[in-house]
Amino acid sequence: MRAELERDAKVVARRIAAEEGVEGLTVAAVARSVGVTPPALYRYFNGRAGLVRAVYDDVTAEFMDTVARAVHRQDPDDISARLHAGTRAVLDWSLANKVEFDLLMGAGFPKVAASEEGIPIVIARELGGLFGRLFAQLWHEGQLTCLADEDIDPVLAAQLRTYRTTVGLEFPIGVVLLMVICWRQIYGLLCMAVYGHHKFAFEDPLPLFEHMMDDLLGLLGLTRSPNLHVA
Amino acid sequence: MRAELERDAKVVARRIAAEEGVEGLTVAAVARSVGVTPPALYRYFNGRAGLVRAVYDDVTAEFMDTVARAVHRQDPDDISARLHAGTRAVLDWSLANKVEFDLLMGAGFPKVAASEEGIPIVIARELGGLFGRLFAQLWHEGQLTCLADEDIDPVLAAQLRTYRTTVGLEFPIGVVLLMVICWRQIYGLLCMAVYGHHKFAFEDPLPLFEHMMDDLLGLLGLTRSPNLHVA
DNA sequence: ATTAAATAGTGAATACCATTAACCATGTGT
DNA sequence: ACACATGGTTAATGGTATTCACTATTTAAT
Repeated sequence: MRAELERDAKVVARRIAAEEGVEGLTVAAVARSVGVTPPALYRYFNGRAGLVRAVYDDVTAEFMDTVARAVHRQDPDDISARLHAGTRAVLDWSLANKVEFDLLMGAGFPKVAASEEGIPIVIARELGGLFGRLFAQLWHEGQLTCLADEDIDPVLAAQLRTYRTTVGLEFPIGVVLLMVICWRQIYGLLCMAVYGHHKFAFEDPLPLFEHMMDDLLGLLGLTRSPNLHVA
Repeated sequence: MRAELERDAKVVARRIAAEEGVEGLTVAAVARSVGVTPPALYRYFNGRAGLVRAVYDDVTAEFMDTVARAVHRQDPDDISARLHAGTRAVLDWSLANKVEFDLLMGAGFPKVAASEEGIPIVIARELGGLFGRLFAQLWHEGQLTCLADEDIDPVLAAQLRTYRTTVGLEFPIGVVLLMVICWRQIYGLLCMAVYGHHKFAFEDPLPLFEHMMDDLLGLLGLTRSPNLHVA
């Protein structure tokens, strides 16, 4: 009957988490906000952990949707624009949703992952898949120069193969390595921007971001697209 | 008289934080562990926030000491080894102290920084200074190829100058940019390793780390040192 | 040496929080 | 009409931070 209370509770939980931080996301506060007593929420969620998990799931879906939309807003043949816009969307979303970023990709992740089942791979697989399809296109166009299998350290190669299988990619591990190298830099920039270590100098992360994108696109044999459509 | 209780409380607080996470670091738990009632700790610390702050300060000192020792354990003239060992020490310490890493460089940082004064710059300045001295050596030896001032986007250039001033560096902003590029990659790898997003494939971060170091040393015109002494 | 004051603790009180258990409506299916 | 599942309630337990009033003890000053 009142499955709408579950929806209400989830949006309230999301709002509270965003405003107060995940540690401020409390069963009591949500109950107050939806006009019900705390124990009532135990019919819908598995206590506080369940609330956090619900927010996690919602946020994951929203994040992936946002990034995928940004990618698909570009010309399908303009891979440079697709990569650039997708990455930019990741940055923009993360800056606009710092608490949620921490939940998805920061310290929140191991905590959520530890409590419940079926978590650990979602973001990595979906996001890796989204960008992986772009790398696959590049690879089939023969634009990509990368290390040959035998030039990669065997232990690293095994890890790259595991990654490739789990995410469902279909190109040489040299290309997988390129992906990981790119992600490492993007992720570093994201964490710098979100956690704000260097905020004293790099309050606005965009200049560094654009410089990095030029770098990464160059690594992939691409140049900045003149037809970039950012939201 | 009993300034030793403050010391006791701090080491207990550090242990609890490391074992249970910062959210498990509670005034009551520390009080129990040092055999005193909770209000007693208010004579020494500013409540729970004060405890966290105390841990933060201790951990900062320990971290910097660990990294500095690793650097100074190398041949003073072998800058490659110094950079490599310092970076490796950062990785090792972070993996061995994940909770503390989050406090210093992750989501914990903005929270601690928001509460009290004089925080935000410590790590950035000291760590930046340590590595900055190595970059300065490289720069004076003329080994470094970097962008000229006028080839850097003006907004980015201004940010780099702010960074240089705050950290107290004395080389062109092109070299500062090199530092930031290196740090971005190291930091990305650290967060990947500590937060464990890609643990399903990259459980052991060392292969990626060593590959990255080769890359970064190459960027600085160096090669892997044959005389690397890791702890 | 006696006395005043600072130090370092306790206990009690307030106000949050999570979680469980027992209970009570209300509407649904038979 | 009756049994029952659904979705809420209140009450109870136990954990947390924090403040306040109080006390013992130590230190310092006259």
